[in-house]
Amino acid sequence: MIRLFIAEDQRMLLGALGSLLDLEADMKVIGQAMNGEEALRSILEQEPEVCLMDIEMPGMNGLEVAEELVRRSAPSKVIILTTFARPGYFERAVKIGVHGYLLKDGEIDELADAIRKVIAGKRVFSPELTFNVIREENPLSAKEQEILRLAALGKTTKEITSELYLSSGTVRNYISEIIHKLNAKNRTEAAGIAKQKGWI
Amino acid sequence: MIRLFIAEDQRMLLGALGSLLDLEADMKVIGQAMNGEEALRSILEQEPEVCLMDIEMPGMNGLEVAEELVRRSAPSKVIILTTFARPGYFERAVKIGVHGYLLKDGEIDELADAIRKVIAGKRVFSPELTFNVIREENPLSAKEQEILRLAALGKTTKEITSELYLSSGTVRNYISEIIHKLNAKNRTEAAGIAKQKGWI
DNA sequence: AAAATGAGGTGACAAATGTCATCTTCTTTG
DNA sequence: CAAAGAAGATGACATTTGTCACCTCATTTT
Repeated sequence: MIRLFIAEDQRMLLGALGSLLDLEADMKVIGQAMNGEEALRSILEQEPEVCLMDIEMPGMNGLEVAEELVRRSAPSKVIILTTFARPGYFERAVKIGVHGYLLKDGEIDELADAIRKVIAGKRVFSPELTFNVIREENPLSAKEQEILRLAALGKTTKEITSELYLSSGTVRNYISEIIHKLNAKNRTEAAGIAKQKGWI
Repeated sequence: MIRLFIAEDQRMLLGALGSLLDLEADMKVIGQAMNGEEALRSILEQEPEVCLMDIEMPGMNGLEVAEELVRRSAPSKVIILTTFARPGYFERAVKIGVHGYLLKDGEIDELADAIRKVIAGKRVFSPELTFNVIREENPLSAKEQEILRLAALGKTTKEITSELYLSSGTVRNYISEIIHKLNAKNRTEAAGIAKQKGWI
């Protein structure tokens, strides 16, 4: 019997996946969570064999949870299940070493198969990601990402300086460099591009 | 036997809901669609008793489909099923006369019940919408929304002027007013607030 | 030890943004 | 009809943003 955990913040999808997978003869859903923190806690405690993990959840996101699980050498294998085919997310997931990355735009039938494959030691990735998508490296450094994340929320240069303890000139230099790297014409457009690519 | 139709653009949720509802003894899913046009065509042809309808779909959206069904006096009853508790959507759905409006953040169990209630002639609405949620009117005029939508994409004042045939001063006045109305400190933050509230 | 690199900073400047008071035209409405 | 509103425009002004060249002070490399 494969013991499953599902972390997904949309209650209806969570419920639906849970019920359906529970119907599979060889699987049992032993836990569910609607946010990252709760997922992390429960997974560490219950040690399911496989976790289905959404990325965008309130609080801690799915990739952060996966990373933490690896860091603590939890025995559970993680399959990321998300709406987004963003290269940045995928790249990061692979780097973390997740066992699968599937899109919510796939058939549910493929899901049970994928879980069995992962249990058999294989890794499963949506073909959309491994083939079609041209791998675009995130060109932003960690600091640049942090600054752009704040700017994307509409924070002013001054607010960013006091949050990161940098001078205003430095923040402006960083933003100028970011705009240049992303080929944007101002911070707002840069934020849009980076979000869309999954870089922030 | 209740004959159901489901229109939902996220394949996995569509499949999951379909499978689950099909398991109900008194229901049968007779059709599915992943976009508005297809949904409209199939529903007119197959005349299901109840349609579950997502709002945000490629092409024609769910509210438009519902409106068209009413206009052509199709016998099928519509239950809107969406992620968004946006007052604007809800308002419009009620005006069209849909038989239900549920959020994807509700339990799946409630879904089958809701369908039976609708068949029994009742109307079902998420309590979040009718009670809890303080109806926040969109404070932005149509023009303001349009301008903010463009600004949110990172377009400069100059680009907005040439897209809307307004003088740059006027665009700046509009944005100033928008910022004031939304209690933001710049256009970027204003865009964030408006998006989050579903106002643009 | 000298050179290169990287994180952070300055100062100057031009351009874009936000704010306000005031003005012109239409369109509604009492 | 006169008054009151919209929608749009102007001009002036203070800030903010974006750009660029150049500086400082550690750490690494060589």
